[in-house]
Amino acid sequence: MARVQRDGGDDAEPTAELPAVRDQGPSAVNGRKVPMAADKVRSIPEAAVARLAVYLRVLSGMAEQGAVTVSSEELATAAGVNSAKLRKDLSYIGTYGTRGVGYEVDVLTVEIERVLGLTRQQKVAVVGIGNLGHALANYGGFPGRGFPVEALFDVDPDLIGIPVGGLPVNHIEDIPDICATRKIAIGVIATPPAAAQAVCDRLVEGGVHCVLNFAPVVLQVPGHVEVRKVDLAIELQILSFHVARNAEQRVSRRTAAARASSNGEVV
Amino acid sequence: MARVQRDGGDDAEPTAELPAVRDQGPSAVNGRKVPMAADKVRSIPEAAVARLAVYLRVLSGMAEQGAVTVSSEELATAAGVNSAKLRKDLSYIGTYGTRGVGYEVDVLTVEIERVLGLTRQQKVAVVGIGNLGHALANYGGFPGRGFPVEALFDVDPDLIGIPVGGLPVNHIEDIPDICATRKIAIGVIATPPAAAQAVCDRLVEGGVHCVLNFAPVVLQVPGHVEVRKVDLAIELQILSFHVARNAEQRVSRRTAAARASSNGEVV
DNA sequence: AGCCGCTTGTGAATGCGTGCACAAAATCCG
DNA sequence: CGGATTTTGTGCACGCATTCACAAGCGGCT
Ligand SMILES: NC(=O)c1ccc[n+]([C@@H]2O[C@H](COP(=O)([O-])OP(=O)(O)OC[C@H]3O[C@@H](n4cnc5c(N)ncnc54)[C@H](O)[C@@H]3O)[C@@H](O)[C@H]2O)c1
Ligand SMILES: NC(=O)c1ccc[n+]([C@@H]2O[C@H](COP(=O)([O-])OP(=O)(O)OC[C@H]3O[C@@H](n4cnc5c(N)ncnc54)[C@H](O)[C@@H]3O)[C@@H](O)[C@H]2O)c1
Repeated sequence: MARVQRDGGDDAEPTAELPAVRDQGPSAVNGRKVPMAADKVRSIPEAAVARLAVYLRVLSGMAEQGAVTVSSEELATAAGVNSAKLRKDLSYIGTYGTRGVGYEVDVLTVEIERVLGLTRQQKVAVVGIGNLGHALANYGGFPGRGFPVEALFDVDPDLIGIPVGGLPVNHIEDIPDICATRKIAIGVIATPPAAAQAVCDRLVEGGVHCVLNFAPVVLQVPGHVEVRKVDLAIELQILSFHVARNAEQRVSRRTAAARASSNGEVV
Repeated sequence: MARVQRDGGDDAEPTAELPAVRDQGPSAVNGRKVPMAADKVRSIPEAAVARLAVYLRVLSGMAEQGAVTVSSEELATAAGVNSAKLRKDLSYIGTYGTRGVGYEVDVLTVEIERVLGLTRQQKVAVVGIGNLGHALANYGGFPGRGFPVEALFDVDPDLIGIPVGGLPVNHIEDIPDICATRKIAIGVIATPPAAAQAVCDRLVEGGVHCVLNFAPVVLQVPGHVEVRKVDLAIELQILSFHVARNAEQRVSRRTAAARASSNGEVV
């Protein structure tokens, strides 16, 4: 699996069509429950969306190796999931497989991209050009995948105007203005925690509906704004929990083994 | 073995005890199914662990502001979750609240830290000291939270020996050796995707049981190794999906509104 | 053509996580 | 001292997610 980043760019295909989110299930229109505002448009599980993105990357790797079709089993193991789960995930976006054969790699790629809204580029702004912000601004993997970084912001006067990754840093008070005029879709917050909420507010003011937050704080946003957080400290703590759990399991297993052996049992 | 270990009550004070992982559910010990190796020791939901880490941070913020006790409602809103969920999460680790009052901030802090295994420091190694690796190595938030970075690795000969964040960079072929001798608990992979698997193998070889992977690849590891991945491209794609979905909802709402208004309905 | 083997797509079963709602506990207050 | 008030801890029900298992469909082979 020789993944080569920078998958050229098949960002072609303006595909003026709608993302075609399925909404009907087995029995779509039966008035059971009718929970007031039955906006049952949202049908594809959040967890599945995350995996679709993984499949997409695996697929692009396979396409590079010249694969034309792929079975659910292959794709699933490559993506590290159960094949049944993969098929169910794919079934949410339509039926693009051929029984007895598998899926056509490029068809599947296009369809997943469409559902994920990747046919249109989503412009990104990064706020807080410190250690992390520099890494993000310089990272080539985002533009290459349809997420061009089109604005940088900071408060530090020494940074304003300096180009980072080919883009000059602007002052945070221009966030609403610039985001609105450049039609920024996604704001990335890499400021210190204390500044994150204020920055977020400015982004929302500028019409940004999606925020990726690296600062370890819980952001407060209006309902129509989607926030995802990446919290490395929490990731480490989850891992730490597993260390502790495993250690304890080892201990209890050892005592169990000791007990067993003292009983003459075989473990 | 019918140990329904309902931690009998207030073992509060003596902190030196084991994490006391609960294992029983409603009907703990009935031989139904008996799925071969019934190591049902793991009882605290993964999702809850992640939230516990969030609570911990909120708590530390509250402690700084001099709060002594906190109610589930306060803590929940500060952490951005439902208060019932918070109480359920806390119930997994024991009963440390006082009805009618709330939780003592420092008691709760200590208990969560214990369950997460944060009473012991977990040593961290970072592999791949590029853009991202530099940011990680320089980040002060990790040591401050009990995760000292104690080893850095790269292949680039220009980097070997150079101190980054006060720690010299070592060559990746020394990973197994150094990780074993320094008792590294967590390995962080920030290399290009193509190198990630090989690096991971070396970490495992060095006795590292936990891996945090920033490279966009699915790592293959033996069963006892825990991997968490942080994949920014996927985060962006999930956000992109929501942009697409919302856009479509807006469209369908608009058409619905048009239809409704043409019918004389009120929307 | 017709059968056979392979793979998809999906009903159904199970399990997990969430949120409600309330009894139990503890404090406060008159 | 007893009841009002507050807040925890959890039983329960519901909905989402995962997994199984298999019929339906497709291509290839004879
Ligand atoms: N560096 C890491 O590896 C790492 C890891 C985990 C989490 N984080 C989090 O990411 C965030 C950034 O980390 P970092 O290491 O890049 O920090 P940093 O201190 O290197 O950079 C912060 C940047 O934000 C700027 N800034 C400060 N106040 C601002 C404001 N009000 N508006 C806009 N910009 C402002 C600063 O000028 C600086 O350039 C922090 O919240 C940190 O906790 C970083
Ligand atoms: N920079 C970002 O903001 C960002 C964002 C998302 C994902 N990522 C991912 O994080 C990883 C690192 O990104 P980066 O921007 O720091 O890349 P980078 O190119 O700046 O750094 C990579 C580093 O890894 C080292 N390296 C190369 N091969 C190695 C090997 N076999 N063993 C050890 N080290 C090796 C290189 O010498 C370099 O120092 C990549 O997988 C990238 O896809 C980065």
